[in-house]
Amino acid sequence: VFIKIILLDKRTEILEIATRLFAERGYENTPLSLICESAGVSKGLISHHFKSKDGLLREIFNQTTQLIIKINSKPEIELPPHKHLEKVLKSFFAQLEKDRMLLQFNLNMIAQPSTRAILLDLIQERSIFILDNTISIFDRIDPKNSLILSHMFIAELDGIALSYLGVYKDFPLKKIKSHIIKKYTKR
Amino acid sequence: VFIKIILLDKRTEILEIATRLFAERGYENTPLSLICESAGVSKGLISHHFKSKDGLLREIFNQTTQLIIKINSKPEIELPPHKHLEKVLKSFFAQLEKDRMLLQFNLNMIAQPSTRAILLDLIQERSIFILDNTISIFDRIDPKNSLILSHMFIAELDGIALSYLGVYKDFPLKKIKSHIIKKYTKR
Amino acid sequence: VFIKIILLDKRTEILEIATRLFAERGYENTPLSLICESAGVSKGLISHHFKSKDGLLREIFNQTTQLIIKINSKPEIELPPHKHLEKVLKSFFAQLEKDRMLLQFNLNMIAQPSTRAILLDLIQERSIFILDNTISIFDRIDPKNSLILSHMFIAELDGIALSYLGVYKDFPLKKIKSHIIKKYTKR
Amino acid sequence: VFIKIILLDKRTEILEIATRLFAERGYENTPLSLICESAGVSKGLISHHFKSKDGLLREIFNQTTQLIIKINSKPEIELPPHKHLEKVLKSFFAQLEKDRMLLQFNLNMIAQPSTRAILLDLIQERSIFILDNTISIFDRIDPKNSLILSHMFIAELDGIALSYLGVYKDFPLKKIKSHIIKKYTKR
DNA sequence: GATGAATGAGTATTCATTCAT
DNA sequence: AATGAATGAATACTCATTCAT
Repeated sequence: VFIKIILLDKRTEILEIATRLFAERGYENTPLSLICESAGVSKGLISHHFKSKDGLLREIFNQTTQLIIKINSKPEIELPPHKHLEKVLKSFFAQLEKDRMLLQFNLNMIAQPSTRAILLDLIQERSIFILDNTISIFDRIDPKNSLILSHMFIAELDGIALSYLGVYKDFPLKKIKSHIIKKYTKR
Repeated sequence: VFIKIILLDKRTEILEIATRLFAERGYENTPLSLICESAGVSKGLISHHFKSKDGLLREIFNQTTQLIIKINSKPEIELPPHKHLEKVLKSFFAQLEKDRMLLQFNLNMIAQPSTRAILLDLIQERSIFILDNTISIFDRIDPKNSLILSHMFIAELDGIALSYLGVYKDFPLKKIKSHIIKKYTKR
Repeated sequence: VFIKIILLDKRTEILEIATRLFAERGYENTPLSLICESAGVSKGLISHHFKSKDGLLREIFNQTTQLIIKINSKPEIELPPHKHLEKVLKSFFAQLEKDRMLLQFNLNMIAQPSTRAILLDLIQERSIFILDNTISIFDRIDPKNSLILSHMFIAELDGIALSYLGVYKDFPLKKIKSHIIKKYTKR
Repeated sequence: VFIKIILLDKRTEILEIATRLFAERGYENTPLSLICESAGVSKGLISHHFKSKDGLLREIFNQTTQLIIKINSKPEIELPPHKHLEKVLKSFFAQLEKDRMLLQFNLNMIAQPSTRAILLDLIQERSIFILDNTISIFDRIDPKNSLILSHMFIAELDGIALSYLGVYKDFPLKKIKSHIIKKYTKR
């Protein structure tokens, strides 16, 4: 019975496998046939559940957004802002080290014009949430400059992800981590 | 004679138009037929000049690298390091404002796994040059931390490009520019 | 009880909606999914009631044939033949004006090779009935030429339907109606 | 050299074979793969020459229209109108007997809603030409009723084609031919 | 250098049908 | 009687590449 339940949830399986393949190979370079083969399902099933390849991509992106929103909506206001930043940074670097896949996926989809067009509204929604969330932290540190500081904070993390995942083989991730944590938690 | 020169330089025209289209639409989403149509040349001519679509992409990427190397190889060592950084930053923001296209192109090609695979060696070559060049500046400011500082410097600029070009419609580019120039030139 | 009766008669609803869609869009261009959606039933139900898409088409066509047979089997022999023709013509033009749908459906299915193949025996059955019925009228007018006259009569009506429904936007239906009724009822 | 020239004209070959297949099987029931196989060409060549399946259909239909226009534009005004009608009728029946294919094709395309939609403007163009041409004949017989008589004339021929090609196996074509020629040429 | 007809593998999508519930 | 997940064959179309001229 237990096995049956797991095997039956083909919809979830498609989502997970497609996320990985899109991250590894890019959206346009991942044929649906490969997803189907990897997931052990038929081509028709993707149409049935997600309508189209674009629909599948949007579903994946949106699920991740909902997860991000859920995680960051926990009331951690009690934490002092520098502690809060430290927590955000640590979770970012942890993901970079252990689960490159999801960050790679996001980077791909946002940098690529064709996928950006498909996800336009969803990217807006997510990025605005992230900006607002970051601003709410910096508001408690330096309210006058919180917008600029937040944008810089986000840009730094994105840039680190790009350098680490896509450019520099020998990127000194650990040292960068210490450096940036020290920078944002001192005082 | 004049007309002849212009007409003969279809190779350059193909390169320029392809760069723009790859930047705007992404590599995989830009068929050669569209490039041919836009440039007013036949399909055979691209094969003739660049062998293949991959060859065309590599040619474009490499030309830009050579330009970067040429520009940055001028002996500006006489400049004090903070002035040198200021110059680099100003030229970066100028390009971001006036010629989004080329930065968009680079971002696309590096973030996308399939194009990264095609350009692997060329990306290595270019990024190592940029890193070395940046290190040579920070060596004169803080030799002990020059590697980390250089990586952070590059990551910040990449992240700003990503935020500005791909994510935040209302990205406060001017304010970020002042902020970051002040940060790297103070003292 | 009343609700039950209405809800239970999904079979009839499917038949009606499918007839309309086949007439408007053609058989091959009407997916079962569209019929299901329009009728608010599941895909499985069509299989259950009609076995297959072909079965559904045959059922519709056959129902109409049975209706034609039923209507024309009323003993109207008492009517003088010219009056009988007038009645047939008036009913034909009435349908053309008020219920294009069913004539459109018949025209489609008969003119299209693929549907003709599916309905071959049913088309034979119906067209022979119509021919025999028409002959029985002309037998009382001009027995020697009744076959030719009947074929001409049928061809004229079919041709009018084709011109009116499929070709000429400004087809002068009223005038054609007067013209043809006068032609067949004079003397 | 001669063989080479014939073999090279693959565009014409595609048009001829597609016409036959569309006539025999209907448009929607004729996959491009079958046309390619029959014509011995690759799938890509149809895209190259006709852009799409719809484009191929439109090209075929339009070519036939141009042929009809060309044939009927010869100045035969010298012929007395009844002789002209006789000529039109004889050519119609000759085509019906010897070259069913093209009439079948036209009937299919016009009766089928999906192909009618694709060909809408071309059908208009052709049918108006045919109507005008017919009216110009009847104008010399009975100017007051020429519109009605022309519509009836066209409808009769269409109806005969429908009955003969699609409905009645034992359609008495020869007798109908004599009957209708007598009817339109008497006096 | 330059053209464009021709290829053929590849891709997303459609859709009738089946079947467990 | 009724549902809808799942299938898989079929289909139109795309596109980089080749090659004769």
